[in-house]
Amino acid sequence: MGRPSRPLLSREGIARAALELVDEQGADGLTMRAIAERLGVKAASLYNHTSGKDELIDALAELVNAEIDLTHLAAAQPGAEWRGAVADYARSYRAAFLRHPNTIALLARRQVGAERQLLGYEALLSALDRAGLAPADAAEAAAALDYLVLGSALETFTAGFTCPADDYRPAYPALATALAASTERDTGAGTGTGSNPSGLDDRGFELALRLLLDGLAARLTTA
Amino acid sequence: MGRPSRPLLSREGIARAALELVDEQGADGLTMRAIAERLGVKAASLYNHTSGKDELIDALAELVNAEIDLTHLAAAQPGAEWRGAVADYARSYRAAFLRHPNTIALLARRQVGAERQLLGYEALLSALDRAGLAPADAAEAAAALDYLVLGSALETFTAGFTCPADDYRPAYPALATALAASTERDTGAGTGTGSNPSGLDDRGFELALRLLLDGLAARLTTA
DNA sequence: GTCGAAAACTAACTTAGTTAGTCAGGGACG
DNA sequence: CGTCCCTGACTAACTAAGTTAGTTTTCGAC
Repeated sequence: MGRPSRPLLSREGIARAALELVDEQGADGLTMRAIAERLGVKAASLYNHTSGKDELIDALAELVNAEIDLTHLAAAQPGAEWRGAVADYARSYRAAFLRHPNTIALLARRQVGAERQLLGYEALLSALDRAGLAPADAAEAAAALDYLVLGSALETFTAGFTCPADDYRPAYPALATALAASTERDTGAGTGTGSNPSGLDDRGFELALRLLLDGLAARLTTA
Repeated sequence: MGRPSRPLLSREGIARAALELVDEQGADGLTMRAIAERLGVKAASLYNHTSGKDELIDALAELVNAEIDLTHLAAAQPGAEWRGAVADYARSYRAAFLRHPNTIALLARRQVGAERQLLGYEALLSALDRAGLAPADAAEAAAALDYLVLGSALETFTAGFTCPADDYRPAYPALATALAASTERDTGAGTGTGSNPSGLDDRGFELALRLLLDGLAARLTTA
């Protein structure tokens, strides 16, 4: 066949195809041959554009990270509205991973390293600094926020509970009661960002976020 | 060779060998042949005791979950000391995964399902109930705590920052300042649970944990 | 004592990441 | 205008790893 008139592939296009594949078929569906087939090409051709699957997964991580909205953080003015800006950042961060839940299994094993991620930390720390936090406190707050966001993106708490609440009652009464009360709270309100009909994931995240920001705000006013 | 006089293998033993292997060599080191070799056996023999690698990873997850100390939660009395009990649970949960950091990449992709994990949720929700939280609030609080613990176990925030703090200064000034201030806070205090010389991970976790519990406590007294 | 299940083995199959070597189009330079 | 070479596709094949099939030996039950 030989070289085509116009290149069929590019690093960008390969990464996008890989992300689509992971979104549709899960992490196990991400094979070099499947990526190639989606692009109308043979697997070996991919190696003309990437060093291998590892690098491809890095590129895929960049794509997901690029969906995080940093504009609110960057626009936050000293003193004013830093709470909302940080909250919007956290929500956007979480939403990006909820949009691509299957990527988490792939990305969990990797180091940070991604350019884009450092940029996010920089924006967050800068906003916290402008809000008035001492640098060392800002570092801890950033870590705390990061844990919350990553954990909430990773786990989707409710995903493990496949049965109706009452099925747990014999062995796990407190769990059953809590789940039932939570689904009751669901009815009558929107379900939020997740595709899961349960809003518990969203409410748990929002609760933690609010309490974290409350605590930081209190530390600011008393200092 | 034929059947040996005494069985060489057991599901338990295989799972333990697998966990050791992951601890020592990382998730990629976990191959059926490597497990077999560590047990002085051939790979195919493992299939007399497990249905495959997936089930083995489930067993491995159970082993890690079994290290979580639920006694404090179970012993928590109504009204008294629930804060300490929940905090101890969260620390024990996190510590279990920090002791086996390489397992996270394996377990991240799995559903909950583990018997042991449901038991943990049950204990936590029961303790929160005895503390006086409404069931629906307890569910959200449990989700929030879970996110925090899992996120902090997953990420070890500082792991991504391999360079000395000042190397980040040109491109990421706020990050560099925060990291430097944080390492300064390290000197003079113990480094905590992590093997990482930086205590930032621990402090970030403890900060978030404290603020969460503060918020829940406030909700209790005002209600 | 015989029979069947258990538990080890050897050999081989399948899938997936990767590499080596081949071939054709396109641009740079004589 | 022709030559050279690089690019970017291909085919073929290698290797590692999960898994299965079929064999053999030993234990425990009848």
